Amino acid sequence: MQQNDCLLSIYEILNAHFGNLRWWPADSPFEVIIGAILTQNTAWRNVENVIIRLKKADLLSPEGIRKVEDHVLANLIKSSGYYLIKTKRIKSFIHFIYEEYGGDLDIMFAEDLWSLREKLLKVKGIGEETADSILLYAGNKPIFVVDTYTKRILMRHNLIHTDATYKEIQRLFMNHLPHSVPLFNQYHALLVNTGKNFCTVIPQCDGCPLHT
DNA sequence: CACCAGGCAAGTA
DNA sequence: TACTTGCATGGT
Repeated sequence: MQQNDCLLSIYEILNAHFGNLRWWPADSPFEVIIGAILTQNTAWRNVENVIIRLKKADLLSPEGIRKVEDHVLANLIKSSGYYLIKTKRIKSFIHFIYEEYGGDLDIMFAEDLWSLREKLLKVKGIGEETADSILLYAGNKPIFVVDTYTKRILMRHNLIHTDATYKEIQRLFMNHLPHSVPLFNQYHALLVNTGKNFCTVIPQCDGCPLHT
């Protein structure tokens, strides 16, 4: 089976099973970005309450975060874990957008996809997955997000080797699928959802411990 | 009680 | 370059 057929088959199976997952759950691009940083190696359920808390404090805007003091922000996001380092990461991103774009996300997202990606990666606290999540889910850019579930699922299906890099995995998807924002959006969401649930929805991996 | 969760950067050799 | 460690709370 060709890799592109395989990737499309997996998508069709998962999509039929789970339906439209409607990612990313957020009211604004800025909320997506804050959520992307807060959910790093953290269960999403621990992030949800923090998002609500930030919204009530009227802090889900570049200006709001820019003005709030570190210890206040740290206290608000505490229950999402890694709260001291995440405070620094959020603040370093805010510093970046004010320095480069006057705090205007529309100006940031007007920039070329791959050059913006390079700039995001230079911000301390934004790695490849967070950068791509921001680009896809906040900026509606056609880029594929790779996470630990993605790698694990592809490894179980012998579509990649164990030491495949982030870039290689991303290229596998982007070389064999149409560069469609809705497709990339839903596909990554389906892979994460699969990792959180069970492997039996994929016939080829019948019985394999996909979620371990 | 142990283990995991929608990573990342800094330190070491 | 390749490998290890710290970061931290909350649910199962």
